[in-house]
Amino acid sequence: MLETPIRDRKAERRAATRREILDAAWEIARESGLAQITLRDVATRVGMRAPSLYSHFESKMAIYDAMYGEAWAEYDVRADDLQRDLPEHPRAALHVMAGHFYDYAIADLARYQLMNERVIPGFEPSAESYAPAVRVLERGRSVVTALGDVSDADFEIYISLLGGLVGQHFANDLGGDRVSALLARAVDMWADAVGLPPLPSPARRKKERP
Amino acid sequence: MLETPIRDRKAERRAATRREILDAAWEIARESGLAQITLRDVATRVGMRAPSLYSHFESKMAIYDAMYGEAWAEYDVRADDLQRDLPEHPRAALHVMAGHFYDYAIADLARYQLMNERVIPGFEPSAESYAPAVRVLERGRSVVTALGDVSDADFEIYISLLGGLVGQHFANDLGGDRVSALLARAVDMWADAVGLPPLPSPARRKKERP
DNA sequence: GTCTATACACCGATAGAC
DNA sequence: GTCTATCGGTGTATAGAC
Repeated sequence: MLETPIRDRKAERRAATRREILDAAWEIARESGLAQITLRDVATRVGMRAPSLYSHFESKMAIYDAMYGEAWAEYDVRADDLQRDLPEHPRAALHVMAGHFYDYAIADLARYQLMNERVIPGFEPSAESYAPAVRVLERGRSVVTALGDVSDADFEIYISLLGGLVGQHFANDLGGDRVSALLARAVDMWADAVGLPPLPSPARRKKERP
Repeated sequence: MLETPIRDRKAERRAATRREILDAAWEIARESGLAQITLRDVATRVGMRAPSLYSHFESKMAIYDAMYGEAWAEYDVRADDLQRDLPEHPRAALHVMAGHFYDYAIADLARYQLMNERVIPGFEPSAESYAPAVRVLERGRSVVTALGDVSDADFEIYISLLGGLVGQHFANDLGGDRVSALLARAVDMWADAVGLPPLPSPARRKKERP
């Protein structure tokens, strides 16, 4: 595939235009909010008239759908990278994964809202765009449950806990790090409850290598 | 005030009309979603034309604002009632309060979204409507922290946990009770972490009264 | 004061010329 | 593929009838 001698220049150009449209949409979402995206605004930013966008996307919802899909696909790649380089200690690995999710979430409000909240009335991801989200969740489930004797129910509580903290951040502490400071404590609560062994304390670590 | 001999019939009629408008708005929200409220639809249901609504509310946002305010005011009253009739055992009281919040939340998706999520682009409650929400939160904080040696940080984790579970319910289990089954377990995780004494077990209760 | 009629600016979407 | 023109919808503003 990669070494096909004849490049499909038309397809390349089409893909590039799609990319430009999506980039413009993300830009508007970050500047003014997810719901503030209008076809006229997107079109202006890419040098078109609004109806021309319909040559590249079926509808405005299709643009949201593509954004949803690529946001989850990007997190899928990052989570996959992270998984191959996790601390051996179960609780340490959990903290790294939780922090990774939290940081990705709060880095971009619009992106998080699109991925996890229902801020666009009537938007529902297509099966195709939903697939990477399912992949992320299922890998998360298998990794977390493998950390110890973790039930599916406890995994759902873990997910809820992270989602709740992110929600708390966006609701009351936008731009601050007050909620971020709660994350480690909350994760430890959960880890204690499901019986993950405690981290070796710094004091003991000192003693271990004198 | 209450025994004023001359009733203000005009003010009564005005208040009644306002009530009708809000009821119609709630009705639409429950039927079709919070964002599906249109002035024309509301007006039709109360037998008016859309612009006539401006005689009773400054804008559509003012309608959302009144709805937000009365939803929190209603919960404020209910939480106040509940507080006067709480079990003595701290952990039992916590379970009752958490269940009460969870039940109120999932009973009405539109109401919960208006109260706690950002589904209406650009909506921000006025200071007046926000007041009961603050009252609820602050009383919750004082009651929960008084259950034991609970820090403000741990109270925020408690809030996040409840919010996360409700979010999980709406995202994946609308109409089901799968997430509801996680609530008690999650609350116990938190209660263990902050050091609330365990409930007397059923076995011990049996022994205590032979 | 309360409501209607009319209008405006904006939205997503479609039809059809080029 | 991109354009112009246009449609039905929205929230909102205002003039004027009663």
